Amino acid sequence: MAEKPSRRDQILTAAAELFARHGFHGVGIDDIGAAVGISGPALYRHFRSKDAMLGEMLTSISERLLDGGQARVDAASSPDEALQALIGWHVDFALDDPALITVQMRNLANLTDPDRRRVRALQRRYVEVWVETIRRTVPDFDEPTARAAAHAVFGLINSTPHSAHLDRDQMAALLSRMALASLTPAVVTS
Amino acid sequence: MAEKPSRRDQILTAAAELFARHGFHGVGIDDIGAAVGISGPALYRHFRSKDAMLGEMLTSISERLLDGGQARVDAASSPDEALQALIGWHVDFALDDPALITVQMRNLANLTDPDRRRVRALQRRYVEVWVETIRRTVPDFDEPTARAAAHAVFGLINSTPHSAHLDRDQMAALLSRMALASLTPAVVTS
DNA sequence: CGGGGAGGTTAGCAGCCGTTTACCTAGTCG
DNA sequence: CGACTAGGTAAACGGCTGCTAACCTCCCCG
Repeated sequence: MAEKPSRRDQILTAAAELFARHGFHGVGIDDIGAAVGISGPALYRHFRSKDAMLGEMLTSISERLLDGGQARVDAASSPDEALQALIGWHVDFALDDPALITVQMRNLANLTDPDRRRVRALQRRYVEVWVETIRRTVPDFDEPTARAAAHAVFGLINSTPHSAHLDRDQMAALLSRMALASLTPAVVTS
Repeated sequence: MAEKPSRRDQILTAAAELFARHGFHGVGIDDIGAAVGISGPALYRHFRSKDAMLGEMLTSISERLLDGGQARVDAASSPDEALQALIGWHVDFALDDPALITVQMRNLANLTDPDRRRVRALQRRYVEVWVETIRRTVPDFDEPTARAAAHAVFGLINSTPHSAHLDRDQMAALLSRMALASLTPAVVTS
């Protein structure tokens, strides 16, 4: 038996694509329906509301990001290895799911208040994983600096949806190298 | 006589702030009016439509970015100097006008078709300035790679609105160093 | 002094869009 | 076989929102 993408998931991926391209408010219920072959209000058999779709989309991506990142760090046997694993993880994610990454970056503001709190909390924890990993390999970064650097690296890696000129592997290599280099400036400058 | 921020400009900066925070469709005409002390439809004395505000906002920022970048490159006396000047220019811009940078990154899709074409053209020219400058200092990047690297650096620098934990000067120094380091990975690795 | 334009105001319309409702099928299972 | 459920449809409603209309007031200038 093949893995069946359970309709809900079909809808979520289609909606993610549309949200990424046109923005949350720029996409109508009917558009989402049309994208999966059903039309309009049929979506309410699967989701309580349009907001609920965005909510589920963003909480699930935030959880995956956090869990995967944490796992990679835990599996590493040295700080340098941990940082490289973390970078690789985020790069893979951004390259494999550009729509989700885009939605997560741009549409936090469109969440319901409770959903936003949940997502924010997960994101904070993910950032914290990065901050700790960075500080272990770049000891001269204090905590606020490491946090700012982490956000900068996210921006660097998440830029991938805007430049699809390279093939996947080249892009992954480029982004990983740039991200790593951006985090180790003091090491080589005399 | 002091420089008077001509109402139109007041409106544009207020609107930029709101668009950055809530997204184009998430902001009502009345919200923008309220932000400058007048209410609602009075805006139509200054702009033809809400779309026109976004259009003017984005074309003007794209022009400023391009002109300033080109000027900095022209004034430089060596490729390395040009790259550093370009980075410094973009960093300053992002730090001084975080709202505009955010709107430009996120709300391209909400433009009218002709406006979008104009803005896209300007952005392409700006990217081209970066690509040429990068390729002069990093000769082993081919053109598609340099373009992808440029977008990655934009993402890195434009991340600044999401992390205001550092003061302006520290942030500028951090972002400049990271950007420069991310673009010169091959130089130091043996 | 008197009239015209610049820049406000409020009231109201028109259209879009998320959501609800009522109804219709297929399967499934006791 | 009969009934319940999962999943779909089309129609209608209601609120929000961009924009227009009609009107009002300064202020400037001949």
